[in-house]
Amino acid sequence: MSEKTKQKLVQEPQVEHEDLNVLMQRRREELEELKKLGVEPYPHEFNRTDFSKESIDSFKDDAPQRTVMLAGRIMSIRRMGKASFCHVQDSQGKIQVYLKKDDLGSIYDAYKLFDIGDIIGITGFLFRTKMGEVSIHAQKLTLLAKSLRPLPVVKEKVDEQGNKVVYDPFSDKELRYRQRYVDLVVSPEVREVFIKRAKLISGFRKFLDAKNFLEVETPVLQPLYGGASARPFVTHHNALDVKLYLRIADELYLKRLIVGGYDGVYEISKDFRNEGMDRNHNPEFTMLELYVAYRDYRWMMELTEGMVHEAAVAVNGSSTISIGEHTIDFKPPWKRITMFGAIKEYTGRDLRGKSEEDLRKTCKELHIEIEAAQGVGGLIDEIFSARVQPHLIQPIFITDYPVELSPLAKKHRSEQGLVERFEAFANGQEVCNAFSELNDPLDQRARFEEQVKLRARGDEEAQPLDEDFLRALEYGMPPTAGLGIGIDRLTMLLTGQTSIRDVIFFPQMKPEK
RNA sequence: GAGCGUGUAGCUCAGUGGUAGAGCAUCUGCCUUUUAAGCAGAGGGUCGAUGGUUCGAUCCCAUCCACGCUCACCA
Repeated sequence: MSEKTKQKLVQEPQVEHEDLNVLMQRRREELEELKKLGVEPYPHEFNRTDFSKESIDSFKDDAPQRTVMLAGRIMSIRRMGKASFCHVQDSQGKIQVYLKKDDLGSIYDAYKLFDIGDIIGITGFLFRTKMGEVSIHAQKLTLLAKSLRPLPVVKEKVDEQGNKVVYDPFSDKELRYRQRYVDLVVSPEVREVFIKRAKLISGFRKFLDAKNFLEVETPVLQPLYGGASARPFVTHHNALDVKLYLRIADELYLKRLIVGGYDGVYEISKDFRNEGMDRNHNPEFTMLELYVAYRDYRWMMELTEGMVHEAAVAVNGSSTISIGEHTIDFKPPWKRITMFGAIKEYTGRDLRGKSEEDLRKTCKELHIEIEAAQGVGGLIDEIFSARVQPHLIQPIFITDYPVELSPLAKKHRSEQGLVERFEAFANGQEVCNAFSELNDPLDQRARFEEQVKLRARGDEEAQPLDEDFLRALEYGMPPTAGLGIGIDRLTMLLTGQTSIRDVIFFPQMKPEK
């Protein structure tokens, strides 16, 4: 490092200090004053024994005085000279603290330098104020972490009807996503969404573990990607000097594990797709994939409805969820209908056996815009997406898809041109995708070759041929049922969020500045 | 990728061709059961960035940046 560079590094913090706004300068000054008063601004621990909500809920007016020790962040302060109230927030919520100079002595002077955002420990006894709020009468106050940056102050009030009214919520979406830590501090409902997300995932795990499926991990960095139609992220391994792809799906590796002899495997993990971003797409997202040997897609439908139902109950405590004017009930059994059956039900047209020309005519009659390149399968899918999917409010399985759309699914046992595949829909959105897995290695090779042709024609999302996967199938894979569930979108559905960014802690953003 | 919109104090937002305002937050004073605490006073801004028009731009114009919404693409 050059002398010049060294100097620059040394000077940088001071330069930064001069750039601070008055609020942050003030807090740094307070920090120094606190140190002068002998207050350690960043102690190592605090042995709390109590939490806000538990303390409030357990309070009884006629019971003997109870001392509690809890810790949290100051969210509001109301000073009245020689006494003060503040609200302290911990993981369970907020509790009011009453601080009196007579009881606290010299630390009360230090407390004058405390701010909204500081993290403190409180020891005191529970009581009810004149206004009726269960609070802590502080006997001891400990600073646990001095905050140097002002937090957005969100004020709230309970109106006559008992509804909580929030004033000036922290609402700038860009700031909320970029500084999610702030969003989480000031918005309990945001914290709640992510708690529900965790409950969904742990609900799935419990369900699958109870059935003795093995949770596994497969490579994120892959020499060849596959298992879905999407463009991958590309990276490079220096030591091997090879190109690697970030996985777009887990499918092909998990099926290799079924070949290896496990009866059931699942993986909950991030996939990466190098595509556009919108309210339903984030470049990295979480999938559950599950494969079970000796089962088919009909068996998988039963498992799916049972698993999603249990997870919905785990998340919301109920099998139903209200979205807009709809109440969606995940209780099994879910309705089942074939894709052609559903199209007939909602358009009155039977598309079975129709030629590409017929289908184009139908699209025109139904005022559905299509592209020249689309084949029979693509056209059927367009009609389904436009005329059927929006009507699928209650959970429903749509079964038996055109073979062209599903290069990894097994051909239907009785219907020509179809595969044994189902997708579940709810609230007009896809919930999962599953099929009887293709285990005929020769058929799989032919399907891959179709994909290679599409690729040669410029379809960047067509799947590359995976010779090692074919080798695995050639050793023999038992009949297998497979399932994929997008965790982010299911979380959206179960928490009533309309953007994927509201169910991902740190959604992808362009870099700042 | 296209259209529309937004960007002003820490946060939420007004506003104007003559270099800016409110509420909360902050600071000072008063206040020992307050709660959107209150009362009195004060400080705080590169008005997203860069160009242009103009005597003068935060405002008008252009470009760029970031974000949002809708659509397209995409499962």
